Amino acid sequence: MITFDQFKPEEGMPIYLQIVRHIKRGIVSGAVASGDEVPSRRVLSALLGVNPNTVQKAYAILESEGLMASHAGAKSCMVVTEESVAAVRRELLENDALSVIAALRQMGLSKQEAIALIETYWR
Amino acid sequence: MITFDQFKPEEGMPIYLQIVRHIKRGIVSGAVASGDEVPSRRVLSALLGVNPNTVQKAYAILESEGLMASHAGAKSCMVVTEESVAAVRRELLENDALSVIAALRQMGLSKQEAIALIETYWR
DNA sequence: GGCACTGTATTACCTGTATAATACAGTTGA
DNA sequence: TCAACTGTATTATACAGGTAATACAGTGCC
Repeated sequence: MITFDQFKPEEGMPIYLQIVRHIKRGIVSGAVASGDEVPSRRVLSALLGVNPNTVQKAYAILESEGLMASHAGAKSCMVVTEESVAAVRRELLENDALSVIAALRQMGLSKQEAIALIETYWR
Repeated sequence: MITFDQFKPEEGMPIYLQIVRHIKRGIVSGAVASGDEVPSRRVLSALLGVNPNTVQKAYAILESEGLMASHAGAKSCMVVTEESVAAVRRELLENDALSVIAALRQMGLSKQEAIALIETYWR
């Protein structure tokens, strides 16, 4: 089941890419399984307070990557395989985690300090 | 001394904000000290391959936050105090590190897995 | 003084993001 | 059947980010 409770749009990144990322994180965490129905463009746009076209743009990307199946008139659903989970996981780790490791290092933190930071702020 | 060797512009974030962030990280790491001269708008824009106006936008932000001093005709220089270092450090940690901790958790990683990730990819 | 730099400002233009208002066709279920 | 959904597509508008080409005035140094 896909939820958008924790979806908090942030500045500096297009909303449609944030939607894509949010769903991909759900795939990695297992919250999103193959065959799961996704909220319709109109429903999700109303839920997030954005334009339907913005959601459509996000869904189009997911469909182009083979992670979603859409058919005119019917509800869209997720298409998730073991391979795609691994690929998405790798993609997110590289884009998110590794870039922040670089940031922490650029700020002068040592590996120990970075680990201590994780320990401190995890909860 | 400010260097831009490690500056790698990434997609999805305005260049002028990346310049601001890069310099702020330098402040936190100690690479940037008070009184340090910064590259002129034209020099840095040529170095990064961007428009001078883009650099100007970044410098204007830093100046508005009191981290840089500019006088028409003369070179601009950094203005760094103990208080501003602490403030910038707090800002960067909250904007960068903490948001990614949230991302890792949303991906289903445990604290131990996150730490293991740091260990693995640090070098 | 004069030249080469510096910061500052203006205007125009292109692209991408997002909104808005539709329209149309396919699916679903009562 | 048919109404209410669904996906899909189109057009127009507004705004922000970024580029481009200038222009002007202040500073520093020979």
